[in-house]
Parts: sequence; structure tokens; C-alpha cells
Amino acid sequence: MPEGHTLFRLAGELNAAFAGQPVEVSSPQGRFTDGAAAVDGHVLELAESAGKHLFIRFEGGGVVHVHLGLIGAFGVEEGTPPDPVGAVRLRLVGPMAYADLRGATTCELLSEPSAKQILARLGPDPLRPDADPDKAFDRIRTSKKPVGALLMDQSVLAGVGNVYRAESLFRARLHPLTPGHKVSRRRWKALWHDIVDLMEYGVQTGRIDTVRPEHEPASMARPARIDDHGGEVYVYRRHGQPCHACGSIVRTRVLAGRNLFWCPTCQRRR
DNA sequence: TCAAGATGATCAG
DNA sequence: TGATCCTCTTGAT
Repeated sequence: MPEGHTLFRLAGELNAAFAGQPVEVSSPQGRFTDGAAAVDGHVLELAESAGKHLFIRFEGGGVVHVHLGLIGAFGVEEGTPPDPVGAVRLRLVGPMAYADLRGATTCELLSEPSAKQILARLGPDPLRPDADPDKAFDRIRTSKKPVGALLMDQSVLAGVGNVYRAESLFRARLHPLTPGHKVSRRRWKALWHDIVDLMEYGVQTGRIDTVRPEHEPASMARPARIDDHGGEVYVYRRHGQPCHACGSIVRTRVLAGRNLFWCPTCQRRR
């Protein structure tokens, strides 16, 4: 379930479990054996997320870079580790906890300069306090691409995935196919602040809820459906069903390689 | 038992 | 734009 909030939350869990302690690092699956050996037994200094990327820094300069991709999972558990189940790419073991990584598209050992190169090509991350939304707007306001594609472009905005894309655009009443250059600065600022709010809430709860009592206009029908991903949403994966706000049928099409969902009435093209 | 699908990203053409 | 990779779960057969 990896959008930016998942990685941010995961970095916090890894730090709570391992930071400041020597950690056993291994690759039971065998696909990260050399990288694991290079940092095995080293003190884990800090885990940090940037968008959908995770960087785990070890004493001595090694940085383990993880990207969960579509299906990856990295679980932190208390206690002593059992025998690995399934394809465990990376295992961290500390005195009180262990963590298993499965299915990631990227798990590699980097030097600090290489990690910085990856950071340099990412757009602002709504979960980082130093993020500058104007940098993202500079890309959006000069682009003819649809805003629904720009939000998924990690060099424009780092951390937003398919659920936050669909839901934040619905909440902004913005049609996903609106070209970037037609999005005003005012609308972008409102959208950015809403994404920050939604993702911070996602960090707290570990799921994506975009329908929340404090956000609910009095006119809006409740309850929204709990999606399979575990959160309460307006349009994500609700194609063919009536919009909670107006009753129109939620639409879908593929945009930027992923299924997009929107309400044709609440999100009119302008 | 098997195929499809999933919240991602990259590469070739 | 389509193919491909990563792994697990769900639903159909």
C-alpha cells in the first residue's frame, strides 16, 4: 500500500526499532546478499523517506535504498525473528525487533552521493516541512499535460500515488484532464494544502481516508465506501457507482498508466 | 490449481 | 504506449 505516507510512517517505525543500534542485515532470498553483507552489524543511524523512496543510513557511509513499487511490503515486528516466510529480500534484526522486506522493485546499496542524486530529481514531498509547493507549481503552470498525470509525476510532486491523486482532485472539484497551465495558483495552493493534510492524516492512521467528519459538507451523504485498501474514499475504485455528493456515476479511464477515477458532475471540465 | 489484479517505475520503440 | 519486473491475495475453474 505504498504511497508517500506509508514510507514516512515506515521510516519512523524503523527508527523506533533500530536507530542507534547495531543491526544484523541479511537477504534470506539471496537477491541482496552483497549489499546486506556490506552493512551487516553496522549501527543503523537513521531511516528517512522522500516521496516513495526510503533511505536507511548505516554507520560507515552505506545507504540502503528501498522503493516498494506497486506490491512491496516492509513490516517491522517486535521480538525474535521466525524462519523467513516467502521471498524476504532484506531482513533487519535488532535486539528487540526485526523487519522483513518483500516484493520491492528496488533494494540496493548506495553511497551518500548516489542517494543525493535520487533526492535531487524528486519534486517537493508534501510530508516534509521544508517542501516548497512553488517548485511543483512552476512545473504545473508551464505544462500542457493533464493535472491528473502531473500529480503522479514524482519529479513534480513526490509521494502522491493513485489513491491520493483521485481523491485530492475530487475534493478540489478539479477535472483530472485539466491541463496544468489552466490550474491557477490559488487552486494549486488549495490542492497542495489539502494533499498535505490528507497525507499527514495517513501517516497518523496508516490508511488513506479522504472522507472525514471535519471535511464533510453538510450536504454530503455518508457513509462512503470503505475501499479494499482500508480507507474511506469518494471516487477511488468506485467506477460505475453513484457519487456520494451528487449521485452521478463515477467514471474511469487510464491516465499516466494507471486507472483514474472521477465524478463527471462534481469535477467538470472548464 | 491457475490467472488476474494491485496504492509503481523504467525501458524500448 | 506497451511490455516488463517485483510478490501476494483473491476469485474463477
